[in-house]
Amino acid sequence: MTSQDVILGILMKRSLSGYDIKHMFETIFSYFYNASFGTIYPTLSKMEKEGLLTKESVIQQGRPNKNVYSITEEGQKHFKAYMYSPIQTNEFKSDAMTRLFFGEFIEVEVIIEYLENGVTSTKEDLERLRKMYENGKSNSLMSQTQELCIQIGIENMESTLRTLMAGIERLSNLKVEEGQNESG
Amino acid sequence: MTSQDVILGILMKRSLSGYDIKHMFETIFSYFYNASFGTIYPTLSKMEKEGLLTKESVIQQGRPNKNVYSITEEGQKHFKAYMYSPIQTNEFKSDAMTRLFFGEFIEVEVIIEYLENGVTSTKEDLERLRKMYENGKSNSLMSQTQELCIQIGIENMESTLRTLMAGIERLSNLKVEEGQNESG
DNA sequence: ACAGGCATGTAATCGGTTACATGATTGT
DNA sequence: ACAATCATGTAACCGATTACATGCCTGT
Repeated sequence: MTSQDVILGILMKRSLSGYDIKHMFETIFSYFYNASFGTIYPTLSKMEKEGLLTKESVIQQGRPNKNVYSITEEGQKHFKAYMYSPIQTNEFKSDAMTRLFFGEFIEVEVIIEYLENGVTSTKEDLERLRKMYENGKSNSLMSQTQELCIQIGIENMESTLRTLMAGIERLSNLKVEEGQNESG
Repeated sequence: MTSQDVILGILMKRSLSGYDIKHMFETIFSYFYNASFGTIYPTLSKMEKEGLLTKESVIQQGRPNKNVYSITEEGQKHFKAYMYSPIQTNEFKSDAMTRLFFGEFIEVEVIIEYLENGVTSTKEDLERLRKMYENGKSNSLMSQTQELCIQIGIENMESTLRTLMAGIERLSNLKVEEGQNESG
């Protein structure tokens, strides 16, 4: 799975500009995919040259022109080929988890701070996801599988949140015990 | 967070070879970090040249020699600098989630197959993690924060599993309804 | 005879990010 | 006056993977 596959998938439903695609990465895709402009624009140009997409310049009033890309039949073939190819394992690298893992080498307070930041940002992400879910559901903008997708995201975040909060409690108790040992 | 940071962290407790480090990536780190030999070996050499590590060749009986690396004071400084640096957001890219998201463009059966494969592999991963957890706990091999870390992993996988299975059920019902419409 | 584990290493390549460059319009 | 949004694009760089090369020992 590369950005090309994902972009092709996005263009299956409607024609969009690179800027629009970036917006989708930052919203509904945010919890399982992402790509920067530095990837999106060159990928779109490349695919147009290869005949997977066609470009149309759209002149807008009060806004810069934009290049709207549409998927061709050849592009649809490529997308289908991706969808039937062997599935790749998830790529996951977590700085937060890594630091937690090595927590014994620094002060408990710092770890608690990590976890508290984790709680804050997870809560924000969760709120955003829930809003997207409610919004998409009430407007019937989501397919059945997209709904499932977002549910997995929400439930994973909820689970992470629970564990994070339990962790803070446990480490806080640990800190209190340490303090008692020092003074006692 | 780069592989260098993680390798330094691993070497904080004991001296290890590149092969040993790879083994750790494949077991306890597997659910939040990974790196290939093509990253590990060059990184170790580089760090030795920079004085962050020292190398000792260990001759073994009935096995090839190995290079055991130990962290220097300079290396410990670098590791601490990493631990106090601003935390990076998680990197997550999921092929499975992407395909689920685009599920409307292919047959429901294929999506169900994706999900079933997901269930199988998640169950295996979960089993492995639980064994590591029980093992580490009974041998007191884990620090408090490592325990927390593995708990997050286990609970996330459990949550994913639940949602995956609920998804299979929902999509199966959808399939049955489709079949009824066709025949009715 | 052969697979699998132990052990190290390199070269080619890839996919991607970051930072920069440009510039109009809208809202505060 | 200034920040934010809309909009596209490129060059330098980075971190990492894949595949290859090598070779011994153990168990089946």
